[in-house]
Amino acid sequence: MAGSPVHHDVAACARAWQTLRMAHARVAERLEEDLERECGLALNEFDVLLYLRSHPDAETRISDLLNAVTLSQPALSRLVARLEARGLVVRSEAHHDARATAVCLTDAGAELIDRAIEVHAAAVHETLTGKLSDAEQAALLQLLSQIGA
Amino acid sequence: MAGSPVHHDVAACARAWQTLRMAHARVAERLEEDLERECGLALNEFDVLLYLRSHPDAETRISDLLNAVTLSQPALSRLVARLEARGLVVRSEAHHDARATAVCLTDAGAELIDRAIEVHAAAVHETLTGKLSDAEQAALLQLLSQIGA
DNA sequence: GATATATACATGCGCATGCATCTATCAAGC
DNA sequence: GCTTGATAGATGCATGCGCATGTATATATC
Repeated sequence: MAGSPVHHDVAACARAWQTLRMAHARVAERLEEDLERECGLALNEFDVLLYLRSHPDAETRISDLLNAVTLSQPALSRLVARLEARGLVVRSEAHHDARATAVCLTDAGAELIDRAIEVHAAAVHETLTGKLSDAEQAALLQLLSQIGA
Repeated sequence: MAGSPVHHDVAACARAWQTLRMAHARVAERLEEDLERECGLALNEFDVLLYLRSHPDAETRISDLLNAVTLSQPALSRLVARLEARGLVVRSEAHHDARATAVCLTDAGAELIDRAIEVHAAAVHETLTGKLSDAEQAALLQLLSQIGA
């Protein structure tokens, strides 16, 4: 402790981060397992389909999806290509911009994401919300929001 | 809400998970950036070096490290190989088991992890613990522990 | 309206990961 | 001592990612 110029309690920092990491990992692992097993979807794929499901009327472009996913643009391009190859979405030219690509859910994609939403909620409930009272949930959300803000 | 057999408030589940995910992402992103930039280390590599630093006397085997990292055994084998190629650790035969590989920090590795620990703590402090009062930190840890348990 | 720059997306490439499998060694049972 | 099964770790292979770059289109400047 002596030599270093600043030291905001290294041990406390490590502990806080480990705890957050562990909690996140628990939920994420279960969620990814369930989505993969039940729907053959990765988390990022789920996010993309969910975004499309939530914006049924708007013309969704790759760049719109980019805001909904923590992913690089090339990675997103390929992800959409994979979804298209599976028949879950279709790509087409955007209306007023020939550079852009419009992405649209197919019927099969809509069906799948609806099932996936149920799977998602069940997994989150069992690993996260189900372990906390309503008051605890509210408190946790409040605290996490301060960090994520 | 009507048709589905069970429904533990899909919206609340989604919100809770998104918040946890966002908070985790904020900290992780910053942490990964700093460790990479300052020390050239990925998070998993940091974890391995930290474990070795924390167990200086014991003979550490690949299988021991496996418990300290969220990584498959093959991935860990390769990670250790990369660290060895960079001169941060050395692999040698374990004492009483010719199947096992003992992994040991080099001086360069020890120096690097010591710097990395500082970087780590600073990043976590700025993105996590620094944003909360002591009481809030305690409350957060308590809640997250319930999830991670 | 021709040139220059910015934007939207796709592709080449290298890297880290996981799964399945392989090799080498240990431990038991006979 | 030899066979059988378990264990430690390494390697082949396929997948998804990010970075750098390429191509096509749009927009701004002259």
